[in-house]
Amino acid sequence: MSPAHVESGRSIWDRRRSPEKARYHQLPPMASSYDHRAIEAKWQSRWQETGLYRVALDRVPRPYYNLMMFPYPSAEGLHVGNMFAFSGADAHGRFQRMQGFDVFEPIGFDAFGIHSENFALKIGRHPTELIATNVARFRGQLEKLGAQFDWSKTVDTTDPAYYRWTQWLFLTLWKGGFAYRARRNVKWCPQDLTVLADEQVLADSTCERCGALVTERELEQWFLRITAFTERLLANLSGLDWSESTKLLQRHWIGRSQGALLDFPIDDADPLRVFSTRPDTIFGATFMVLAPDHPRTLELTAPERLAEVAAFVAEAARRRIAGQREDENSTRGVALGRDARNPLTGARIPLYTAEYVLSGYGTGAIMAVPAHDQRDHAFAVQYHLAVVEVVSGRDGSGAHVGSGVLVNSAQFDGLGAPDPAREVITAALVEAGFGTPHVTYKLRDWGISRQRYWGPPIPAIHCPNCGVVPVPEEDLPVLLPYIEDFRPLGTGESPLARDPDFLNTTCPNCGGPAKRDTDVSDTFLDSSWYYLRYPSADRDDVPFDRELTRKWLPVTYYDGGNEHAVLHLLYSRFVTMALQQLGFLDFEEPFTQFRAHGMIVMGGAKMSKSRGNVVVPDEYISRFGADAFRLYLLYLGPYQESGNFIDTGINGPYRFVSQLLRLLDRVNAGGVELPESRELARARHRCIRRVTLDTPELKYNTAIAAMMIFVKRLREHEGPIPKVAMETLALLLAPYCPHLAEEIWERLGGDYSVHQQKWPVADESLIADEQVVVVVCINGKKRDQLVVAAGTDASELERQALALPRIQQWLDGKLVRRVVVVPDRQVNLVLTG
RNA sequence: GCCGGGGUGGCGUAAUGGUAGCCGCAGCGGUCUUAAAAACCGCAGUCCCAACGGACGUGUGGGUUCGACUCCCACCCCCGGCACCA
Repeated sequence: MSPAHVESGRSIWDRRRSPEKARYHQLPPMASSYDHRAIEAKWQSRWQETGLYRVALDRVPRPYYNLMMFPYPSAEGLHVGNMFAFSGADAHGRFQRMQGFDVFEPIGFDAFGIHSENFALKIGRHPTELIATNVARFRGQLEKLGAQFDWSKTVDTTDPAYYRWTQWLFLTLWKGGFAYRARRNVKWCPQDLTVLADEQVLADSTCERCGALVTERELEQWFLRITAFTERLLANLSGLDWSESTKLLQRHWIGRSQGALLDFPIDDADPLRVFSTRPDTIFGATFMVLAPDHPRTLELTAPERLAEVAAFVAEAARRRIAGQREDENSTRGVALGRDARNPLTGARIPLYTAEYVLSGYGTGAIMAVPAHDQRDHAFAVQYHLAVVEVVSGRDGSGAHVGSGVLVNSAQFDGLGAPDPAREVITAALVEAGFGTPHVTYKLRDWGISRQRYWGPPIPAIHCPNCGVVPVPEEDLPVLLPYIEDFRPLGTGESPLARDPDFLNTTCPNCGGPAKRDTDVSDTFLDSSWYYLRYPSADRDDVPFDRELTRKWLPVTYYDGGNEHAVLHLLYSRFVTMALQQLGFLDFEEPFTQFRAHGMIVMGGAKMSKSRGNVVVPDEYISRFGADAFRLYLLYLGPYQESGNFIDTGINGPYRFVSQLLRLLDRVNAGGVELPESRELARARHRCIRRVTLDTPELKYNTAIAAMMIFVKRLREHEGPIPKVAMETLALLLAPYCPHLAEEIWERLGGDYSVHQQKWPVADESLIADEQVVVVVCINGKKRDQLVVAAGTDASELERQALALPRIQQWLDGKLVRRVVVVPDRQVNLVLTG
């Protein structure tokens, strides 16, 4: 699922030798006393032996499904971004566990897909063996991180035991009416002779692998009818507890526009239908534009213009296929030589075809209102077409897109535009039989066919007699055959077409010879349902158990990156809705809560091989330990904000964890329990409060800062450390540094495991200060301060402030016009002059 | 172009409208050491001043307020998403 073509990072030790990069990577030698390797190994094996993170899914009373986006196991291993995300998600899960929830925290591998396949092609190894190696390496890395993963329930999308059910999902959607076949264009690289995913095409329409100009090719493909749920996908968003940024991205992607379909009469032809969100500007429609590939473009061309228009249409098609987008300032188009008529006035409106109108949106034709639309305006200027202002407020020569009052609009003059004029004119058009209110969306059906090798074969059979028939469920999985030469064929067919044993089969319907569909499905189909699989991962009789699903889903909390805000999360929502409608699920939204984490960047840039700033986490972990590394990542900045910066800062968290163990030596363990001083109690409860408030809000950085403050306070403390101080620290630290927290807890004599303890509660009555510093300002500038008992009343504060010698000097000869007192905070004296 | 999110010391960041810079990194000085590292203690926004102290300071310019990093208006820059979507 990870987007990531993350490439191999150079060793951080190599980089130390490179002077200009050294500032990111000055890793200090280790301190002596803290043996993180021993501590972390000890607890990881203890956790495993005792099954601490295995959840009895069918029995536990307070289920909490803590999900994080599963990684794509690249050849380079987990990168820092993965570690950051998993550390944050795990801290969340551990915190919830200590609130008393039974937290199920699974992880798996999203291992199919074009990235793996391309990488395998590049290095000349087979993806089957490559992925096995990568998964093993990922698993090792994940275990070292010390997250509370339940490894008894894991998934690997390339495992036939998993993709059997991905194929089942496809069949279920198909039978339920959510899958269909259609011809559509796919991106095609003429040099690599292969189909590309959209994201493999760069902004300049070149292939990301070879740089060739990408073209299009029309192929028959499978689509999933996500548009069946467009309105629901949009409407449900407002009720979901998701990061607002994520919801906004989905709203934009769905792209709802409300308007009307309008019919413009044409002499001696059927009317031309357009979609407009601004019917109120219809009196300003001075021309109309059809997309070059609109089905009626040639039909509506005057005979004497036909040759020129046909040539233009052909040229536009060539440019479109070649992926050559017009540059912004030029607006190519040509007149058709015929007119439509304004349905309200009968006025003639010339027809054009132009590339700026797209066939795929609305009706593929528009009424152009150059006075109030920038693109129409640009076209009008270029072809010297009339510009008629119909909404007041236009200044200068551009398009006025804003609001105003209707002018030049006959009986509608004076109405506010767009509203209420939009309603009124639409009603008039509807009344006259020229319009219908209408909503359009940008969302398109989901094409899932991939003419590639590394994915689950689509379980369909093409029979010359029966047509396209589904593979019977009992014949699943349709195994992906091991093909030595898995290079793309160059015909637009999948490499599977090379394998006659795979290709040739019999029709399950008539028993006659038939051929398998040789395409594989989109990797997003694999990940669209994996959260349903986890609780039932060990079941081979069903994709997901009904009871377990009822108990554990929808997912309580989902943590992931906003790079998947649209595709993965939208597809998952669609699949859930479809399965609900088909009676397989009792809910229609899969993720109750979703939080988007930020992105780790370095030197202001995304990590990438070309920038040479990819950091390999293993060396950090082996040198400083997973605990310090987790702490470091979460301490960098606010977890949910994009643009976290990574620097040399691991020293701080590493010192912090080392200091904890030294503090531990100062505890009077075993002997007399020390009473806690008022001062230490205050510091401790302040720390509890801060960490308790900040952790569930994902403000990990400030929670960690609060613990550092408390530790600093303890280090300054002379004499033995009260045991309760370290106990509290062990508990608060458990979500962040799970190994060290266990170690401290054990050495204090606590029962295994610290992760099964209850979270401490802050006592507010112990937190308040007895003495406070009250700042004395003159005209808002600090001039002196008072130290007084907390709660000293305003008049007393004012009296004391005015009595301060330094303040007296400032008052010299001036009149105090006003005094503003903020109790326990500030006294502000406002002087005249 | 449109839509988000951001601009605070050398760096990452922190601040219910009430002492801007907490916490940490890097840096500098010291203690310890034969030495170095580690550890520990201290200094540290900029400018002026010997010092006391003062002026300036949260992207820029305005505004509201006794008081603005915080609220309002306009603009600039960075990051991310979408992009002839009618």
